[in-house]
Amino acid sequence: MSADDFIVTPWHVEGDIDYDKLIKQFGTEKISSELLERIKKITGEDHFMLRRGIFFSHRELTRILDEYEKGNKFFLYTGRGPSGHTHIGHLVPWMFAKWLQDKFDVNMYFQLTDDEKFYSKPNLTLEETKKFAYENALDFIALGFNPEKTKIIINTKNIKTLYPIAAEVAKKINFSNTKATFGFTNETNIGMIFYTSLQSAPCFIEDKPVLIPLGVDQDPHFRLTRDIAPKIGKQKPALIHNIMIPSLEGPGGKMSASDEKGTIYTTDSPSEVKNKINKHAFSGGQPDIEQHRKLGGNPDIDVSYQYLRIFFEPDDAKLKIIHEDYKSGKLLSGELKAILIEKINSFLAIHQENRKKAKNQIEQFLFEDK
RNA sequence: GGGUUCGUAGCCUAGCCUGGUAGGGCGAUGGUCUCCAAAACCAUCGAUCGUCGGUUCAAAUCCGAUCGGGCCCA
Repeated sequence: MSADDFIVTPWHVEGDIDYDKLIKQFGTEKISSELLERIKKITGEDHFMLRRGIFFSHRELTRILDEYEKGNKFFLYTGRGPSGHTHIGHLVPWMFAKWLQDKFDVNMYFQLTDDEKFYSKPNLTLEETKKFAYENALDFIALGFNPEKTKIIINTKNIKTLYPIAAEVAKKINFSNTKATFGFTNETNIGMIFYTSLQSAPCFIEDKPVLIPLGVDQDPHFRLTRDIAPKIGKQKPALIHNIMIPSLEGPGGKMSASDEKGTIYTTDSPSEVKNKINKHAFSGGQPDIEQHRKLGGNPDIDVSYQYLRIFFEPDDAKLKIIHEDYKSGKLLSGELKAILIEKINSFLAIHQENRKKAKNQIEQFLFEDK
């Protein structure tokens, strides 16, 4: 693989991703400065994740806004495959979704695909994926979604609601489509083959436009959904994509729930966070202190800086100072790490409190089949 | 239901034909180095070879059964 090559698929992310190229490759649209202005005008705020290009691409977001301005509300949908504990990378689209819900005052559906992870992970039992679904739901709720307008769908639990929609979808997708989209082969179990219709189902759960915030690697799932939507008399789902959150161990991968040391979990203790960052976070610093003072660090590849940019330092002024000081060599990598550790731990202290409370709130968030 | 193929440490895999109680790669862990991380170098941990039984002085290796995965056919 040469230096400018990269791979982005729902099951594998590798290389140094050129997001402009990816937009062309996937056929999505870049979030333009005009679109940013428009969102800012409607919401009265420009969210730092938009401003900084963490959310960088979309499909038909303009249509959603057109409808909204006409008085036609949309709804939000995102989800999670419960294959393990939640890590901070998962929180990015969820936090953004929470902001969207606040600003647009819309309904939100969160799908936990416990069946899919059971199908796709040879070693996971259905009991385990159900357990992780519960754990992941707590993290989702902890972010503060409106209980009146937010429903959590668990596939194995809410199949009664999902199935009739999935059946409509499934009839319009043939084996060739799924093979081309997901790389299915003759050894793929039939659960996986049917599954994509279940993942599409929440897009059509309300007869309104839907907007899906998600990691760009998950885009292919919804290309298929967009293709079949008109065939079943529904609107195509609109999407807004975030960049891949790098693993602690560096650019060239995304944070993965199965990579223990490269990943900060929402349940990590302060000392675990400190240890993981100090011991594993890839840095853009120089080999030794003398050179660092002289040459300065590279924030673009420094994972600690990137985490601050993507998630933990919403204040542009503060981020700018960190950027400048690191680049000039004034700030050492160890010191930068200390800033990040403090930020993560104060975030997690609150999050973990909310997560505990979520155990008592979960009932009101769970979708009830009619 | 028939056929075929595979099952060796967290993962990939050598060895099986020509029986003598496993070798490598990745990963993991520790150390040196570094303000950290990475890279590099050094070191360490880790497999009763799917299971049960048989043959044999001796089986991952041969035989039988069984369980599990894959594919083809019906």
